[in-house]
Amino acid sequence: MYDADMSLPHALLGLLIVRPRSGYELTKEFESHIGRHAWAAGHTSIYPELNRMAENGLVEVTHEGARGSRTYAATEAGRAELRRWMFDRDRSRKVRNEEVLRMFLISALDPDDAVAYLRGIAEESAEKAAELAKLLAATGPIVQGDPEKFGLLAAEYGRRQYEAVHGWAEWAITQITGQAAEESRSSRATAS
Amino acid sequence: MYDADMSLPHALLGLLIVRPRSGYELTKEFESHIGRHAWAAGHTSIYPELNRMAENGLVEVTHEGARGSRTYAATEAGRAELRRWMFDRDRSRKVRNEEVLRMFLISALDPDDAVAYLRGIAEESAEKAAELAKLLAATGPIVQGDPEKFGLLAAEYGRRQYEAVHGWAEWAITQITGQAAEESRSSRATAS
DNA sequence: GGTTGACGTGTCAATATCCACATGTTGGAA
DNA sequence: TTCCAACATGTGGATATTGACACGTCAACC
Repeated sequence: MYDADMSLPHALLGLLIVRPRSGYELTKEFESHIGRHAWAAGHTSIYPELNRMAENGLVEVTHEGARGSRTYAATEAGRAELRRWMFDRDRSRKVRNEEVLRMFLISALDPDDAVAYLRGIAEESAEKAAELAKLLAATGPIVQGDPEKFGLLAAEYGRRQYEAVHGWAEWAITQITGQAAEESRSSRATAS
Repeated sequence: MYDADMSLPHALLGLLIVRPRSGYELTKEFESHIGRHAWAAGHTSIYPELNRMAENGLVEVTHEGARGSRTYAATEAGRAELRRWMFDRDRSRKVRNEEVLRMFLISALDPDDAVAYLRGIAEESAEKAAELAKLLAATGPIVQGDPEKFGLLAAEYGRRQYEAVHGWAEWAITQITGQAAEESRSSRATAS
């Protein structure tokens, strides 16, 4: 019924399983965590998709609130579909990440530019990692049966990613400026 | 002239700056490293895009070989455009990564499924990290002025990413099974 | 009482991308 | 010498996604 690799409906399904939400709330979610790290989508994709999913019985409207808002929840069929998708073996793993693309293309810059770029990355990733570390410290550990706190898995994932990027950027800088560092080290050695 | 956030042309530009290539070679590149980690594209996007870029003067055909193959190289304008794009401040950072999306949605699985999924991730990421480590060990360190070896930056990036994912998955497993581990630990303590 | 800003959902045209199909070449193995 | 696989580029229709535009609601502030 649903193509094996349609990501947006599954992203919505996942969020609705954790907690029923309105299209508007889902849009907000995509503007922050998920949208910045995993899968971007605007409200113009989300609303039509919700309608389609409702037609297909993956979600249902459980509540209609003020300003014409509709709260959606995942149906049993929706839960089953998400599970199927998560464990689908021959998934296609489409990747499209501008940030990572830029890292791949650093080689195309001349060394000075490359180092400048890497310094920017190092700084930014350290900031982001610290930000998430603070967030994680503020909320306690994950408790079983608390689906809200479960979302911290993603935050910790992000924190570790940023730390890895930070380490890499610093390493890359020493690689590229290696020769220069070598020289200054030996001159220091001579001086002492 | 070019929109600030068109990624495919910039990806092609970056590859052609490192080394002139044919559309076919570019397609191959997208099937392996770049395509799997940064930006996916098939030959049906690549060939038309190359033609468009040639019209716009970002690349030029430097050689026509057998079977109608054309080798493209970046022009001076192309180099400038890539540099502009790399350092563009208000870039849009579109993200679309099914793998990461799945990690965000682990919270939507029930604990047993989540742990099973995480075990799969842990295993897979360890394998990938080892694979890249082997590759990196086989080739020497980055040498200044050798644009080919420069590409190792990306490999090291990948290795560190996979290691981070591995560490995270193991941590996540202990978080979710935490209570169970706690219980079995205390029951062991009682038994002894 | 009016204005502003967040809430909340939607359409439509333009663009980007994917999939299936199409076509011819070259080298090597059976 | 025939066949197959990799080489090499392309078109066209279907689908997905983005950006501009549109519309109405509600609460708070001035």
